[in-house]
Amino acid sequence: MRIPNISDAEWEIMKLIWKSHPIASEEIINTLADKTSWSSRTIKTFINRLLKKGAIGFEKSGRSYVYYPLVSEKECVRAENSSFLERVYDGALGMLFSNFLEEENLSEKEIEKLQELLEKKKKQFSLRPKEK
Amino acid sequence: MRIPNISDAEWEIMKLIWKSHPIASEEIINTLADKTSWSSRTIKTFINRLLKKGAIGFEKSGRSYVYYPLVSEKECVRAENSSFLERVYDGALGMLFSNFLEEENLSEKEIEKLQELLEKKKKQFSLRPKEK
DNA sequence: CTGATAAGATTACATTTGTAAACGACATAA
DNA sequence: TTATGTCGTTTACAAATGTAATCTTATCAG
Repeated sequence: MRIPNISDAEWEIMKLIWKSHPIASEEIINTLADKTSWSSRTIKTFINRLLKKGAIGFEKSGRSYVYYPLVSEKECVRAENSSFLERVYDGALGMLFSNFLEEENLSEKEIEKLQELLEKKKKQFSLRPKEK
Repeated sequence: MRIPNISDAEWEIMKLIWKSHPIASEEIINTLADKTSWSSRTIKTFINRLLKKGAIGFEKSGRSYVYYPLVSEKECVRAENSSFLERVYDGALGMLFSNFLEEENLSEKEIEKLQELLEKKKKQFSLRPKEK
């Protein structure tokens, strides 16, 4: 499964389709026209480009189409994570975390939640070296 | 200070200039030709585009130029962080951390380092509510 | 059934980006 | 002085991306 390159604007479309598929184009258009300043024609173009890229598929439903993803959100997020980490941080995960921690102004509560996450991660480590 | 949009390829140039400025074009070219498969002409184009964008400046030095950044790394990284967090995670920092933790396969040692980071962050919180 | 409307397909245009080649000028070496 | 090499500037081209308009066709409503 080849992960197509998804542009910034196209991410917005993909997120909606991942979240709400199968979804009719009318709904995509209504939702995103609200959220962004794109016209329906712009959104239709983005949809068609994603079709061409093989990122989404469709089924006819009356006069309209309903769309579904052909690539998993998980895989796309993973690819984007990697690309971002490499491009901005040369792969230095510690720096990424440190930077986000510094810049995004986490509340104390969010910090504690993250600590839980790390603790849980550590426990998984103890229980299973690596099963995957 | 307006942060210009820096393309993926241009990030590679900027990182080198931030790290080693002032730096001669010859050195930029030598370093990046090794690291990437770009030709010297390609690299020269990227340098010129960054000049046009106002991201870097230069000083003549003999027949060649030495370049320096006009925008701070910190600001550019911040902008890119925000953009990435919004685009892929709708601003959900917890999801971002959770995702990177899951996908990037941190060692136990790295987890502990992160825990230190969070602990330090928490302490800062206790000492100073907010001085900035 | 007919006409209108809307949905999808196609076309448009400008800018940005990736990857370079070509050109002009200056410095250096013979 | 001349020729060559190198450095920065300008030009080139294709694809990708952002933002749409226009066209065609099928469905739906009256």
